[in-house]
Amino acid sequence: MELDQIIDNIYPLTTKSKDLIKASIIEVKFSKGHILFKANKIEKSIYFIKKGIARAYAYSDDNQITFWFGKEGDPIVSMQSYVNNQKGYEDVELLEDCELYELKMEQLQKLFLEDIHIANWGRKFAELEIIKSEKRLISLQFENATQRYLALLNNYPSLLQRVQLSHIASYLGITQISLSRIRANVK
Amino acid sequence: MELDQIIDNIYPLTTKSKDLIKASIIEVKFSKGHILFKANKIEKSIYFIKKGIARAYAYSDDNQITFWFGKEGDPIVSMQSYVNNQKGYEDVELLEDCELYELKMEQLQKLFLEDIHIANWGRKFAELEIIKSEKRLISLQFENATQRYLALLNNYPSLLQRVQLSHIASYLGITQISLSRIRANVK
DNA sequence: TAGCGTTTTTATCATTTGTTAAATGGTTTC
DNA sequence: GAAACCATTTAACAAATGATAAAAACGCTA
Repeated sequence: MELDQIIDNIYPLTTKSKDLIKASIIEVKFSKGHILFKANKIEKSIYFIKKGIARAYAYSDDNQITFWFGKEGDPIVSMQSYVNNQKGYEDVELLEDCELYELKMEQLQKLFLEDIHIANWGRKFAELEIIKSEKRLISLQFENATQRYLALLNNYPSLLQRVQLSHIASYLGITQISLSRIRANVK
Repeated sequence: MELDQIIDNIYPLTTKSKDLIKASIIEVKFSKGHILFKANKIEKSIYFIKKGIARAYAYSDDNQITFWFGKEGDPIVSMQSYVNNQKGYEDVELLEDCELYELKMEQLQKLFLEDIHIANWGRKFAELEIIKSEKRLISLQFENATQRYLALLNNYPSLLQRVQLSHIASYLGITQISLSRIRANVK
């Protein structure tokens, strides 16, 4: 997905303000398997996915638990770093060769204080992340694993072709064996 | 909790900007049991709790499932209304006699476009809500019911004295009977 | 395409959680 | 203070999920 579209989908900006953001963005490429964010580290950038797919995970005992998937157009953010300038608790792994837009937080924070339109863009960016997070919360609390599985496929139609089932199972909060049983029943 | 402290805890403002926000806020009182937000309605205000405690719930089949508790200092927001001007899916019930600060969204939205400090205050407000939401997500996905129960009591020490166990059980994503079993083991 | 390593499914059994019903404990009201 | 009501706990059984191990399917490489 192209940069202009990603920025405008969050909050429409004048050309002038958009150019200020774009001047702080560079395009970067990484290979499949690259670890973009490391847990217990303060991240200095946020990213937007131009092409590819990624996941965030953390460890519970020795198990990796995936709690986020990102696809084209989605932001990749360590919220603890972005909001509080503190260490994050997640690794982010790229699941395919990826093209990303990188935005340095320091420059963005400066723009927030200088340009009211960009401040409102940043406000809207955060608000949209709340909505995503709230939807996920409600899905975890109100739906059973089968419903969550079907909803996930609905949101990310190509996910099954791009991500291994063990990651999907941990995202759903169940074991891979339970996911197999669900798939056997749903088919 | 007093209004100045609530506003400043989100993001420190100059007196001038803070007065603009405060000019849009009125104090209101409601009795225990009052339904502040109704599901499937576009809410026009957000609130901050000066005194009291509240919960948000939605229905799954015929069961009320509580998914949020708010106490002194917390905001009460229907995010779907606040962010997208769309109908919310939750009721909010006051669990005690409450004193609230009411802030009309329409006036706040106007201030966002006129005052860059208030725009950044609104940005920070949303960002802090993301952090809360993310913590809750991680607790739901990474911790078992016993751990979540203990963490909830830790965050809201007086909750047990103020809220009935059936609400706590549904918040934890378990039945009230399971919660009884947990409490029998933890004691 | 044969072989090897990885991913996914299946089977079995143990554990946890849910369901239903009944018992206990507390509070309010007349 | 007895009756009625509500919240909470306990008990017994059913259903769902987890753990472990093994088999099957898949994908890559030589």
